[in-house]
Amino acid sequence: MNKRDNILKAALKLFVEQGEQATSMKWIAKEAKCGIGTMYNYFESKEELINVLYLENKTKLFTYILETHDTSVSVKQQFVAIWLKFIDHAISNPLETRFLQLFSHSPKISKQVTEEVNELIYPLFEVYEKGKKEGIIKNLDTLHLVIFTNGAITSSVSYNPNISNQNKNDLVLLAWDAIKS
Amino acid sequence: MNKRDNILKAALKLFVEQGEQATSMKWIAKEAKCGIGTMYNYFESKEELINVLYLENKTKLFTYILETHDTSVSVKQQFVAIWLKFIDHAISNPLETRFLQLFSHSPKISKQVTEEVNELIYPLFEVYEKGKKEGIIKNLDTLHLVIFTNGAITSSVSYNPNISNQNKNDLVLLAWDAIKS
Amino acid sequence: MNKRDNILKAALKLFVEQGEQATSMKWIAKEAKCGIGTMYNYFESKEELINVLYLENKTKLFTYILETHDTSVSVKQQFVAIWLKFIDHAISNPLETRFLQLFSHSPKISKQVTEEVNELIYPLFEVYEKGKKEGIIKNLDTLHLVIFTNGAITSSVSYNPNISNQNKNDLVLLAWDAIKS
Amino acid sequence: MNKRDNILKAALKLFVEQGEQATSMKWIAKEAKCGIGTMYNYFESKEELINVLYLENKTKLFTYILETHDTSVSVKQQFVAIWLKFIDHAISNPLETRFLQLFSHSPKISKQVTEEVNELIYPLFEVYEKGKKEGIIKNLDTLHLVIFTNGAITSSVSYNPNISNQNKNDLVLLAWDAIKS
DNA sequence: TATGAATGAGTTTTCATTCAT
DNA sequence: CATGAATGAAAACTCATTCAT
Repeated sequence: MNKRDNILKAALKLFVEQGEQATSMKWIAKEAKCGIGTMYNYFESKEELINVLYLENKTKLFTYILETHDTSVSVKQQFVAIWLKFIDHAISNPLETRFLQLFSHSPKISKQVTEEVNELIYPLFEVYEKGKKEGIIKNLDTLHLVIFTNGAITSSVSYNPNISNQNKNDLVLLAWDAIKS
Repeated sequence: MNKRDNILKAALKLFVEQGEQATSMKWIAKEAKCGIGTMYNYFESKEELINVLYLENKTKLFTYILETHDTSVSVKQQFVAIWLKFIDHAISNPLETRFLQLFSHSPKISKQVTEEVNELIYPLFEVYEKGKKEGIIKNLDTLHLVIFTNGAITSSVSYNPNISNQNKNDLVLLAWDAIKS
Repeated sequence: MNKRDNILKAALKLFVEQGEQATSMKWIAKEAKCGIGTMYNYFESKEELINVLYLENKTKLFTYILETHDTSVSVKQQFVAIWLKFIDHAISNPLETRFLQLFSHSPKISKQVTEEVNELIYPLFEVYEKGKKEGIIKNLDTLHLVIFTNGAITSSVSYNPNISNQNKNDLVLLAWDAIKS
Repeated sequence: MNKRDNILKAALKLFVEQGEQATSMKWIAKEAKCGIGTMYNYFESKEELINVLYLENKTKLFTYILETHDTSVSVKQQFVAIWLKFIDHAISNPLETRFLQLFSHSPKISKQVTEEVNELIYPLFEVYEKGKKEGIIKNLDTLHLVIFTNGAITSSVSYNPNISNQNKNDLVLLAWDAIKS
């Protein structure tokens, strides 16, 4: 594993375990087994390190969710598949998931990164839009619907990170019942 | 207005606008128009200030939500009334609402305060339980249902603080559709 | 007991038990059961309080030592009597003794007080001077002899505050053997 | 000279000249011509700085005193040699001597350091013990005798730091006369 | 005279960042 | 590229002193 990845991995672990504020650059360097100066060869500042971590993990999350995305099946099937993958990712990557939650509204995340991240959600939009056109999803503002679903599921998974397969399905169907017309 | 309230008000404003980490005690004192030492006459530490702010505002929120709570009407009516009041409170008190979200999982909030806050939600539980007994709410774990609803509505309101009356109703009904059987 | 004495007593106790630095004026006021402001009616500052405490206790010590001082007996008898009373005072007043030691070279004690205190030792000087004239005490600088004796005895008593009567006599005779010719 | 020594030297000077309490870390850094942070690379805290200063200087003192210690000569010769070296050291190192006195009973000195320091005095003990066995030193508690001698000589030297060679001998003989049987 | 809330200068300590090696 | 000693601005917090009541 290369140095850059070591640093990112160390920072992720320490930020989640102890909070970003309580994690000094010195400590990250120690955990990453490199010098402090080395970190500044890869990241301009602590803030950049946080932003890179946020952007890369958010991108990984959506890449995973959408890599098997199949627009040919029914809207409900697409909806269920996407959100189940979202939950699976959260369960398999607890550190990353916790990190993304902790920093999702942090003032440390730059506007630039926030905008890049917002674009990732676009394919998800299209599922809702298609459902609305087909009349099987309520005719409300799409953004509102997505936010509603995301808030509900994220909140549920973070309170219950050891969710069972049965509960995963229940959870996604709960969300579906909310938005279906 | 007394000094203690000035300090709480100043801290709330600055914590939300700039983040807690970026807000020094010196700055809060300046905003509250008092000396730094004065703050330490009212609050032992920055951490206590945060905890008091959290407990008092969470308590105000639930007091407001539940002050007109009427257990004699139907479960759906109770559900709608409670969450509408929740949304109203969020709209009328954006700073307080944002603060409560920001610190809801913060390590700065003490176990003691977390426990006190958890008890406030009890009446809300009973509405869901009653609905489950009557067979009109899905027979899933009550805590999960509450978390689902709360996550969905909180998320929606915080992304759209200027929500219209029509949308408020739509939002609550979206949540209702999710959990109704 | 009047307020002034209460304050002095409280300060003495706390200064010795916890150190002056660790003892705040607030704490002294609490121990003396009066308001902080009240202390400033009796003593201009913390420094003055320390100086008054030092001067008064040093004066009490020498008053006690010298109140039965009898210049008609032999020099050796005078020497022994004085230093035995010194030791007795130290044993009976451990807090006061400790305080006087702690502050004997403190930068907090003003020049003015230091000078006043130095004069108290004058009668003791005369005993040594008389002994030198009689040829029974070594013909060295009197101040040096007094400092030698005082250093030796003070040091001994402070390391062994529960000294027995036998040891008290041994100690004084040790000092006598040093200076006798 | 290296940075660590610069810091120790600066701290020693300022602690003695103005008192520890009146000497801020900022001031020590300025005197040592380094940044404040640098001090914390070498010493964990102000307290540690004090303790290191105390232990190192006490050790230097005893190393100097005992480096020429010769147990083959007479007890009196050993006694005189040791205390003369003690006085020499005090005269040559007035700052260090004053510092050791100021902190000898300070609550800032840790138990750990106190214990380490107490062991240094052991060879001195043996001189007294040997004298007692030979019947040329009074048969009193050895610790008491050592404390008596130390208190007397330390006190004398600190009041008169410009002591002449003649006076040095007189002083040591004064102490010898006290304890000899 | 007695009080204690209010004050802010000053303290120790931390830590992101730099730069000489 | 890699390193970590050096730095000092800034943080949380303390406490002697003041002054309105």
